[in-house]
Amino acid sequence: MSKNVRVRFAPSPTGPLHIGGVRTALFNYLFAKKHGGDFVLRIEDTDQNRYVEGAEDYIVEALNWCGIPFDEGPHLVTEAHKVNNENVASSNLSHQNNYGPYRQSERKHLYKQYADQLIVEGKAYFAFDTPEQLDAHRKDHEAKGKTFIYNWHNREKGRLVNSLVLSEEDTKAKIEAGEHYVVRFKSPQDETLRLKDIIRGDISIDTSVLDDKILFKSDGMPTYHLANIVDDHLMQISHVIRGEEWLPSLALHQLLYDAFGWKAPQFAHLPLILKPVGKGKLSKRDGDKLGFPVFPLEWADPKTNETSRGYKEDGYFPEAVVNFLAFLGWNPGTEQEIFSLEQLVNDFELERVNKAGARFDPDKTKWFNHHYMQQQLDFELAEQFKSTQLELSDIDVNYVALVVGLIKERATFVNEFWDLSHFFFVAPKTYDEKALKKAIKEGTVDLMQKVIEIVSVTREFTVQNLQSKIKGWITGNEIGFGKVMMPLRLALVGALQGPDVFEIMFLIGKNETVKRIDTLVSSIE
RNA sequence: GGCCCGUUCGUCUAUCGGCUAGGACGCCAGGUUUUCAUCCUGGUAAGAGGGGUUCGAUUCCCCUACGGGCUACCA
Repeated sequence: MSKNVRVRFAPSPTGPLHIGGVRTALFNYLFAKKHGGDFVLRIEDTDQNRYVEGAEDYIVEALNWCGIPFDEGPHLVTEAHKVNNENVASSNLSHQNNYGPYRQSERKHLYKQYADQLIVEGKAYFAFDTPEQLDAHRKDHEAKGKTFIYNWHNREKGRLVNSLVLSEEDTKAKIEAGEHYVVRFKSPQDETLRLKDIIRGDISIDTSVLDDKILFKSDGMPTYHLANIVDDHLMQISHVIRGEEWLPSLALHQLLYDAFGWKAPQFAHLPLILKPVGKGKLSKRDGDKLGFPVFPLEWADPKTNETSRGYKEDGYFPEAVVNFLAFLGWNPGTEQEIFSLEQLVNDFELERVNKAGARFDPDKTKWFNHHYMQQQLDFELAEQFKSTQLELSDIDVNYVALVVGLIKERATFVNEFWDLSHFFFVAPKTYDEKALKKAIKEGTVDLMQKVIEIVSVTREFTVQNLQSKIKGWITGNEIGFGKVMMPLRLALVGALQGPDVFEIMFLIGKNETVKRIDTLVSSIE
């Protein structure tokens, strides 16, 4: 049982889930499913000050939209999720509460005993220094060109107030008097720690440079470090897959596992996702500046009322988002780039994750979306199209689906459909001026009238029929295709673009075709 | 500043000592479409620099440079 792979995604609810967070969740999910393990969502809300209303729901909705639902976590599965993922949903329910609760704020009572245990064993100590005092120490050191580190250098020198310098009675008295204190980990001195990372290999670090990190805050809550280790142990997490920004904490975490006498999970630190241009990691501002989302779903900030765009609302398919996210830092080692979630689960390997940070490429995400667009059913796209385009509310969805079938290959997003297809639904109101000049020549009126004649007498109004009759007439009379096809297209579309003219004629029908040619003719005369 | 991690076409990346350095996005050109787009074909373009180790280094080691992360009673 404890041999099973169990991974967790542990975001803190401080805002909308960033696309990098989604990637971390995805890699956890892929690894878990590949090994038949469990994917746990744990909400790390130990910092009450940074809690943002709605952020937790957002995380759950985002994971569900991506199709990477968790097996265990704070929320019950949603209805929509149940329908789409019956297997996952049922496993979800069967595991529910085995290791819960899954919000650290609800596990608050668990942590103190572990901090106490370390104190009793001499592996941690009480510290009474106020934030102001520490700040003063830091500034003082900075002025001398030094860096202040709270550790073996100074913890027993007497300038810092902690249970290592205070007598047992004094310490007790301070605590009983209600003085604020924190619990600090007593980092060892002069030890070389050899750490292992699945992605990065061996990492060694000298413990002397480590500081005595706070494990337990004066507000009665644990810090990330303590809560994280305790929960991962209690939840029997086998692999910790997280962002590279946690790599510097790995030494402390390993030390904590050792201090408790627990077996540490295996670690894998994922490379960061970087800005498309410039320096640093991808941020919300980059999205605004370069015109792409950095969040899976739209997010309205409850405090500022600012809205951030989301991949979903921008018209991306979840399959496309998952696919491009998977390739940010991972590749299968073959030349295949299109992967369904199932294939990803099958082929994913942590060992094939890159070490270097990956620059985000908005163009490539579009390319993925274009690809997945072609895989969608015309009917489903038509329903989406209809629901976003007022002009289509009275139009039969089956007709819309036929139109979609003709134009989807030209589009990356559903929101481009109208520009590409309006002439299937509404006659052109104006004609493109350049196109008019190019298409209308002497004799055009006569030719168009002949086309009307041919169209009118065509009994079987099919693409094939129309094509053979009109093309036959053109070649038979040596007229020249451009002279007929260009004005004809202009009449139907209003510009020299769009799908095959015979397809258009067929779909809009005989009467509408005649009417549009007629309109063009009268506008010339 | 200190510590840690990284470095192949503009971008994402393949290569686990034998390389004429492969693919994809982007860009450019040609073809198809007598339109535009799609699509197809082709082209463009790379192992940061310097030392080693080796018959041979993109690949292994060291140094430098550059990039990134961390350095809170935030996660």
